[in-house]
Order: sequence, then structure tokens, then C-alpha cells
Amino acid sequence: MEFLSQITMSPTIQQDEKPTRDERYDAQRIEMKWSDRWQQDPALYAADSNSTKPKYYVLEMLPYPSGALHMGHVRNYSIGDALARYMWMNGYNVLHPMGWDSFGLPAENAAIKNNTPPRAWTLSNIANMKAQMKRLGFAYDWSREVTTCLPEYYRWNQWFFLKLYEKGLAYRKKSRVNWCPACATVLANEQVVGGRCWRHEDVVVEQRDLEQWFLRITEYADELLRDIERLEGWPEKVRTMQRNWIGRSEGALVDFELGGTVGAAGSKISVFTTRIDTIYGATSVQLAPEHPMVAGFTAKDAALKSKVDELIAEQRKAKESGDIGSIEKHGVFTGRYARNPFNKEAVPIWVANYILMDYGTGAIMSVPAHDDRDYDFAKKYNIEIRLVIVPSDGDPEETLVEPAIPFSTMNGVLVNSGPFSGLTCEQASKKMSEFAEQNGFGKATVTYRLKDWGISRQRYWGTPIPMIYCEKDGIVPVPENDLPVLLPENVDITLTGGSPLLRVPEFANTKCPKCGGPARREADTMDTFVDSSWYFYRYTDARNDRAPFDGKIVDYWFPIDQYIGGVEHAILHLIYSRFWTKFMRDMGLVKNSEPVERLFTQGMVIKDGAKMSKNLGNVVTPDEMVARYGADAARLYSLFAAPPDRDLDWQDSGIEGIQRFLGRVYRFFVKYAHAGEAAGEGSRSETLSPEARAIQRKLHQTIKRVTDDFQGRWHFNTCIAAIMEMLNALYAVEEKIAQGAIPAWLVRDVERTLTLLLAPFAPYLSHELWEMIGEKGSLLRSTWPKYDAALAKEEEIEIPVQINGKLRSRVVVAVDASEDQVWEHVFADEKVKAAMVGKTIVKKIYVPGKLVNLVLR
RNA sequence: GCCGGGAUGGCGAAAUUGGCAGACGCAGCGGACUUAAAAUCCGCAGACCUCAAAAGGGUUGUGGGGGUUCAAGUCCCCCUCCCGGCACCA
Repeated sequence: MEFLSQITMSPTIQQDEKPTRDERYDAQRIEMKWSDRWQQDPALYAADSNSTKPKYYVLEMLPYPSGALHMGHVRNYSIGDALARYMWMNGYNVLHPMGWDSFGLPAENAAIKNNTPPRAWTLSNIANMKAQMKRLGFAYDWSREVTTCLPEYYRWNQWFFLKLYEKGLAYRKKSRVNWCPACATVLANEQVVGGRCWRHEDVVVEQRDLEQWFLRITEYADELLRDIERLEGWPEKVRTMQRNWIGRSEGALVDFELGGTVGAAGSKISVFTTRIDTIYGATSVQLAPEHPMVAGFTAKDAALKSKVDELIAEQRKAKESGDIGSIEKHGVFTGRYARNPFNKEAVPIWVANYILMDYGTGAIMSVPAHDDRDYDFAKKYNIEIRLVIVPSDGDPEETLVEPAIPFSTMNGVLVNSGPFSGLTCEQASKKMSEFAEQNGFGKATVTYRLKDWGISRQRYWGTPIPMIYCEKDGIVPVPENDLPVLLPENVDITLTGGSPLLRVPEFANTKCPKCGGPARREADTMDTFVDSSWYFYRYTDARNDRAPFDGKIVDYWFPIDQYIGGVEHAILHLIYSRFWTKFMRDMGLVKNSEPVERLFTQGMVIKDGAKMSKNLGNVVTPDEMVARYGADAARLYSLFAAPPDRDLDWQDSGIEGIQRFLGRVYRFFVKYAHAGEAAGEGSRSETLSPEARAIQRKLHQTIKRVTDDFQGRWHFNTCIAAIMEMLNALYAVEEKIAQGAIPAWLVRDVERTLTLLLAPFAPYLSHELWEMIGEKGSLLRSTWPKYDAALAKEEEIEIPVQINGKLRSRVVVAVDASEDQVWEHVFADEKVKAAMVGKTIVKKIYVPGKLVNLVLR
């Protein structure tokens, strides 16, 4: 009975009868063995802030603890981990930390859905994901783990906020939020679906103005822009995106006075223009529908008001669906006129849906002759089109306004522009700005698209903003000694009506630090981008309880040598982080002006042509991949399937090929690892057989290919292909190896080097191999192999022979053959001879080492 | 609409500077091993045509059209489609 039950319970024993247990590549067995060993040595991946070695700080963007890792994470961390291991093997003191961006909306959503407290939900997600990371074998220094939702971390958010407030970089102003009347609460943009509440499909979301906290990032707009030039290790596309995001434009403010009846909202309209030189062509003024002056116009004009409301709705809808750029232009004439200060002419005032309130002044002067958008609008509403610029090199007589002469033309000359006619655009821009300033109706100015950073969130799961409101003393900051302002637990966040903390009396009711009288705490929490703006500084000194970090330690580790993450963070996270660094520098906390030296943005992981998502049901989880193929295979495949900067199309069959490759490696070592061990060093001076020499050459070529990619463009897919080629070359001469015809020392060299080359990509297997070849020291601290150019060099090369640009033959020549020798071979070639019959040579092209081409006629 | 990135065999891809298009891998086909299958090892393989067959040879081929060049996936001009980002930036 017992015998039978053993059989049925261990079906693998039967399979194992043929190949012995150790000949099969059993990823689970190998990975569990090494995983156990690594757990027992927590100092294995520890960074040393007092080391004399050169430092290297490699960082992957910290994840939000959503519950489980996805393949995008695996890819991101496989890239970073390969680099970290490579740098360790190159003798660097590597800092490779990990943490959790653990405040934020999903925890609250989960709380509402499943009635789990955000804190418990978040911490259990972290535990799960940390276990997944460990199983995948990522080499993190867990002693520096940062969890942003814990008071040890967020107290420093509060501390920084107080500093920002002290410096005048934090201020309050009214700002618009989405408000669901049914929930009676504020909604994030994400919770607004098609203009309606995510929980109430039939409820239209309203806008409300609330007093909120802002950080004056615009104070640094110019420096943020200028320093982009220094970020040479960043992808060009990210730099371009940031430049455009900051959006500096030089132009002028010009005041148009209102004519006729003057509304209570003010008597002049200030417009921003980058082309003041076209102002004589301005035939209308256009206001954003939400421009404050418009409210004055519509107050007593119900018909106008309903038209304007329509424009507002159109604009909001377009913004939401993301195609504000292609909005169909609509507008309404207000019945009022404004005076162009240059020619004193009265022009009609319109309200238009393509004018944005949050850029410039929310008002423009419309010059239909020289701007396509203004042209379209003028055509539609029959507004006058007046030509004021003609190309300096064209015939003015022929220049009719049909269609608009592009606004961007700077190489033009002004016409119909009073005293400014005849000037070039450039001259006129300068003179006209000066003229406006002298006469008090305008000035040259610089406008940024970048807006101040609103950080108030009317939510529970975030860092409480450390401010107190006292009836007597007004806004009073929480004294530093009273930090942290703890986020209360057991808060019912399903209740309605603004910020959840407002409804927690123990939290909201407090005493004024100044007068001791009754006061109310700020109940809003901070945007989670605050957490991620400086977390990477905390890693350098993660357990400091007296300061966010020690400046000296930061000075050792910063800037981050390599930051790796998704391109979706190219703007917000990376610009806030840059701002935070500059603010900390101005506080004297850090010395560097930029946090990140080199940035790498990886592509998305795609399955069946679409981004992996639960909705599409095309999610592949790391857990199932690890269970079926092992962590090494999952990691290696995520690097092999595509270059890391491109999107990756996940194919389950692809990972099987990788597993097969790992098995091939393993079996080779099982068969031949001992030969090398027994042979010792042997006599390296012996002359190698052609086969042995070929293996040696291939080995050095492989080292070069892998090393070059780490130094250069990180196309790990081709590195891994190179290692596969090396292995194929070994199997091709397997018989010789088995016979001992390849010197044992060379086999051992190959095996040792192959193990080192695999170490950054497949840590589990490479550790196992390292042990199999009898190496005792730490693989991670061993030395990256160097290639020998002389050994990598080919002896003979094949030169393609083209005739009239078409491949006709090939000749084999010595690698150092002279041009004459090559031609000698070419002309001796039968196919070349045949092709030359009856033809004359027009041209001979010789590209050393590459090809030859004969042009015949 | 604007900005950015792409398009290469049945599939994922390679070709780093204008120089043999398709490395490496998947799927496929054939062979060896096996009673058989799996696993493994070896080999074939862009498409079309030609040759009785094989070897060989030819034509064609990197989204489409034009151009530059002895030579173009790569450079220039025009166009189509796909992906990502966006803020009509005045």
C-alpha cells in the first residue's frame, strides 16, 4: 500500500528514470535553492555609503502597490537589475533600492468597494508584491525600503511643505474641482466618465471653486527649461516633451480698451500675443468663454448667456475627450467693441470655444490674414480679413489673403501698419512692444504654459497638509515639533460631503498654536506626486528620524546615475522631481541641481496587439510565468523579446524558447563542467586546433557584444542572441569536446565566461552554474570578463562580390589582405570571369573588409 | 489639428557609420534517437521562377510612389496606415 501511494503521489519519479534528475533543467529546484540562500544573507545587496569604491545609483520607478506585479513591472525591474548586477561585477558600490508609492486613490476605491481599510489593503498588497519581487530574484537593498504611506516618510512631506510655505512657495488660491452632487463629494478626473460620475451614470458632474494649496513651480520655470539642455543622458523625446510642457513663449501684452457701455468687470481687455507685429491686422478680440469679463456681459443678457454656456460645454467636452485640438470652432458676438490702441479702431468682441482661459490672459486679438485658426473663424462669421504682412521676397501685388499667409512667417515686411509699415516683422515686434510700453497700454513679456502645481486633494488616503485655521490668527502652520500630523485611522470614507478628514472631529478640531484658541485643521491631503518627487533621496538615508536625509550621504550618492521607468512619467513626475531638487538645493539641503543623470524610458508590454488589461482579458501574470517557466526565463524573455525601449509583444510560445535555451545551457554544464575542473589550468601555450580556435574566437566576440551593449544602447535582445550563438557553437563541436579534442582549460574558460555573461540576466541559473564549475567566491562580486581583441579577430573573411550592384559571387581572403590581393581573388573567380565576357570595366569599388563592386558595361 | 515614435518572412525581431536584407528565437518541415510519444541532438526554411531531381541559376523583396548613388531597410521629396502624447499656445 505504501509503495503504491508513493508512486501515485510522485509521478515525476517515473519521468526521471531516463535522464537523471540532475540532467533535467528544473528551474523550480534551482531557484528555490538559491532563493533560500539569498534570504539568509540580507547584506548581499546592501549599498555602503562609506565605500571607497566608485558609486553607482541605479533606480527603477517605484510601483504603486496595486496588489500584484504585472509584466510591465517585470520588464522594468529586469532592466534595472541587469544593470545593477553588471555594475557590481564591474567593481562599483551599487545602490539599488525599492519602495512603494503607497498613498492614492485606488486604496480608497478598494475601501469603498470591499470595505477594507486603505491602510490594511495597502500594506497587504505591499507584502504580496515584495514576495513576488523576491521570487523574481531582484537584487534590492531592502534595508532601505521606503513606504510613502507611513508616518516615518510622510512626516517629511509635511516638513517640506512648511519650508515651502516659509519661502513663499506654497500659497492658497481658488481652484476648480469636479463635484458630484449625488455623492456630494469631489471627484478626481479619473472618476469622471464622459462628464458623469463614475458611481452615478446619470449624474452630470459639476464644477466648484475651492480654496486650495499651490506650489509655485513657475518660479523655477526658466531654470527648469534651461537645464533641459544639460540632461544629455535623457531621451531626446522626453526633453522635447518637457520643453513643450514648460512652453516658454516671448510676446507682448496689449490692452484693448472697451468702447461704448462699460461692464462692471473692468474697462480693458488685456491680450497676449506672440505676434504684436500683426496688430494692425487685428479685426476682432476673442475671449475664452470662462473669461471673467464675459460674466459681466451675460449678466443682463439671457440669450448671450445661453450661447456662452453652450461654448463652455463644448470646450469642456472636447478637453475631456482629448480632442480639444480639433474642436469645431464656434463663437458668439457680444455686441461690444474694444479699441485697438495702435490704430484706435473699434473691433468687435467675440467669445469663442477655442480660446482657453488658463493660457496667457484668456483673451487674444484675432488676425485672420496671418493665422489659420483666426482665418477659419473669420471666414465662418464674416469678419474682416486684413493683410498686414507680405513676404519680403515676393511680389506684394500678388499677395492676396487667400488663404492666410502663415502666421509663423517671420521673414516678412509690414504693410497697412501706419508708421510701422515697411519694417521687417522682427524689427516691428521690438518697436511696437516699446511703443506700447511708452504709451502705457502694453509691454513685452514672457509667458509660460507651465502652471503652478495644485497639491490639495479632498481625499483621505494621503499626507495631511500641516496647516491650521484660527478665527483670530488666520492661517497658522503646524509647528515643526508637532510633526507628524498623523492621518487618523478608522475613518469612514464612504460618507459624503467634501474632504473625509473634515468629518473626523478628533482630527479637525484642534488648538491654535499661536493663541491656543479653538481652531480647525486643514482637512485636505497632498497630491501623491509630492511623495514621488523626493523619495529617491530618502533611499540614501532611509531610517533617519531627525531629517529627511543627511546631506553628506546624499552628496555621495547623487545624482542618480541611471533612472528607469515608463515613458508615461516623462512629464509630470519628472518635472515635479526636478523642481523639488532645485527647491531643496536653494534650501541648502542638497548640492546637485538635477536629480537624474541618465534616464531610460522603456516600452509598454503588449499582448495580442493591445495593452494588457483586465478588461481585455489578455493579462499574463508573473506568478504563472514563474510557476511554469521559472523566474530566470520570465526575466530573460522580457529582455529578449524586443529592445527595451520599444513596445514588447508578449507571446507565451516565446518564453518556452527561452526556457529551452536555459535548459541547453544547464545540460552542457552538467555534461562538461567536470572536464575543466579536473584539467586545471593545463598548458595554455599549446597551439589550438581550428575548432578550438574558433570557439575561443567566438567567446571573445561574445564578450565584446554583451559588454558593448551595456556600455551603449542596451539592446539586451541582441546580447542574449549573442550568448545563444556562443552556446550553439559549443554544441556544434560537442563531439570534439566529449573526445577531449578541445583543451579542457578552454572549455572551462568558456563555461566560466558564459556564466558571468549570463549573471545579469539569469541570476538563479548563473549562480547554480558558478557552483557547478567549482567557483567558491560570490558571483556578484567577481569580475566582468574582458575581451581580447587579438583573440576575437577573424583570420579569413568572405568578401561579397557585386557586379553592377548585384551580388554575384563571394571570395575568401585573409583578413589583412591588401586591395590588390582582393582584386586578384576577384578576377580569378569563375563567375566574375563569366560575367565580364564582352564587357568593359567602368568602375571598381573596394570597401575594405566589406565588399567589392564592379561596374561593367 | 499639432508633436513624438513606428511599419522588415507565418510570428517576435536583427542589420550600431549608405555596403551580403532576415542574425537570434517562436511556429513549421525533414532526419537521428525511441516499440511509440515526449524530451533531446542535427538539418531545411522570404516569395516566385527555372532545372526530371538535386546542386546550381535567375527574378523579386524592408507600408506605397518618386529621387540621389556603383550601391538605399538606412539619405531626400510626396503619400498611406498604426501606436503614444497633447495644451488650437495666440
